[in-house]
Amino acid sequence: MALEHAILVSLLEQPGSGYELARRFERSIGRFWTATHQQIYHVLKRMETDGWVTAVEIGQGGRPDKRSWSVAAPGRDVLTAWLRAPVQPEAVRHELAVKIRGAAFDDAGGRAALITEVERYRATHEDTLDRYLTGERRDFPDAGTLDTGQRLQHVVLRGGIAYERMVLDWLDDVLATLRGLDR
Amino acid sequence: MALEHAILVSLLEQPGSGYELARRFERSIGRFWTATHQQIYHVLKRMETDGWVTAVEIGQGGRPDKRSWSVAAPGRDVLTAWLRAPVQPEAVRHELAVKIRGAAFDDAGGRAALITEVERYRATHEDTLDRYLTGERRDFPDAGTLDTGQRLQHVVLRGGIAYERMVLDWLDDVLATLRGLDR
DNA sequence: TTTCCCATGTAAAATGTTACATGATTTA
DNA sequence: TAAATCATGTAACATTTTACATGGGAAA
Repeated sequence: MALEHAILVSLLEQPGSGYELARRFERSIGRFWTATHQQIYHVLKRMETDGWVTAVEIGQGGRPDKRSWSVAAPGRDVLTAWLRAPVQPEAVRHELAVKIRGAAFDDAGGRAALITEVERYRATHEDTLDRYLTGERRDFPDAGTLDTGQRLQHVVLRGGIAYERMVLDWLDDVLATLRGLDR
Repeated sequence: MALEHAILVSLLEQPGSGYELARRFERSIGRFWTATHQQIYHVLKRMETDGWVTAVEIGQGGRPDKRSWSVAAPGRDVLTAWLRAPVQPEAVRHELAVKIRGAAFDDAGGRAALITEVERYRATHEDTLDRYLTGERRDFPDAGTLDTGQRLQHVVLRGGIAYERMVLDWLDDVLATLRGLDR
C-alpha cells in the first residue's frame, strides 16, 4: 500500500510519463522502492480514476503519444495524510541470508559455489556504491546551498551509501566465514 | 519464490509444526524473511503435495493435533539446487525513505510530526539491536567451539547487528537534517 | 475472568511478476 | 542492420495481506 505514495512523491518532484516514472524507479526512486513499468501503468490508471493524478497528452508525431502526469489536489491530500501516519515496520526479505544459513545443509562443493556467488553479489554492490558516490558528487556538490527538497534527497542518498558500505563490510565477513569452514 | 526455501532451511535446522514455524518467522528467521502463519500453512500444504515435506501427526489430548513437518528427499534436492543458483537482486522497499523525500511537500507541522515518528521508529530499532546483542551473547558465547551451522547462523546475526547499527546512525543523520530544515 | 498462547485453517482482496504485444526512432 | 530506447498497454499467474473462524489450556 505505498507504490501510490512513491509515485506521488516522484511526480511532485517532477511531473512525467509512465515511461519516465519507470526509468526513475530503475534509477533513483528504485533505490528504496522497486516497481516495473506494468505495475506503474496499472497504478497510474487507478490513481487517475480516483482523481489523484491528471495527465496532459503530448503528441509526438510517429511514436505513441506521451501522457505527462501531475499530482492533483486530492492526491496531495492523500499523500499528506500518509506522510503523517505512523511508519509501518519494514518487511525484510534477504534471500542471501537464507542461502547462507542453508549452506549448512550443502556440501563443500556447494559452499564453494556459494562463495563464487557472494563474490559476484559483492561486485554488484560495489558498483552500486560507486554509482551513489558519483551521483552524490554530481547532485550535491556544495552542502551549504541546498534547498529543502535537495537536503531531503541527499539524506536519503546518504542512507543508501551507508547501507551499501555496511553490506560490503558484512559480505567480507561472510566470505571469511565461508572460507574458514572447509579448511 | 523463496518462502519455500526459507521454510526448508528452518525445518532442516529443526523440524516443527506450522505454528512453530510461524513463531520462528516472528523471531529468528523473520529477521531476514517475514511471513504470516496463513502464508506458512498455505505453502506447507503445497510443499506437502509436491512431496518436499512430510508431516507426523502428534495428538495432544484436548488441543488440536499438531503436525510436525520434516524435509523429505525431494525437498532437500530443491533446496540444494536453489542454494547453487544465482542470488537474485533484492527488491528494496523502504517506506521511511519515501516519506522523507515526501516531507519536502508537507509543511513545518507535518515535518515536526515526521520527526516524532522517526524518533519512535528509531526506538524500535534500538530494541531490535538490543535483542540481537542479547541473543548473540546467549547463543554464541565462545566463537571457537561453534559447528558449521552455528557459525553460519552467527554470521547472519552479525549482519543483522551491522544493519541495525547502520540504521540507527542514519536515523540520527535524518533527525539532524529534519531539525535543521525549519530553523 | 480476561488475556495470551497453542493450533489450524478458509476466503477474498490487493499487490506484484512474467509473458506477450506493438511499433517508430536512435545509436552502434 | 541489429540492438537499444521510447512509449503504452493486456492477460495470466503467483504471491501476499487482511479478515474471518474455531476452541481449549495456561497464566495474570
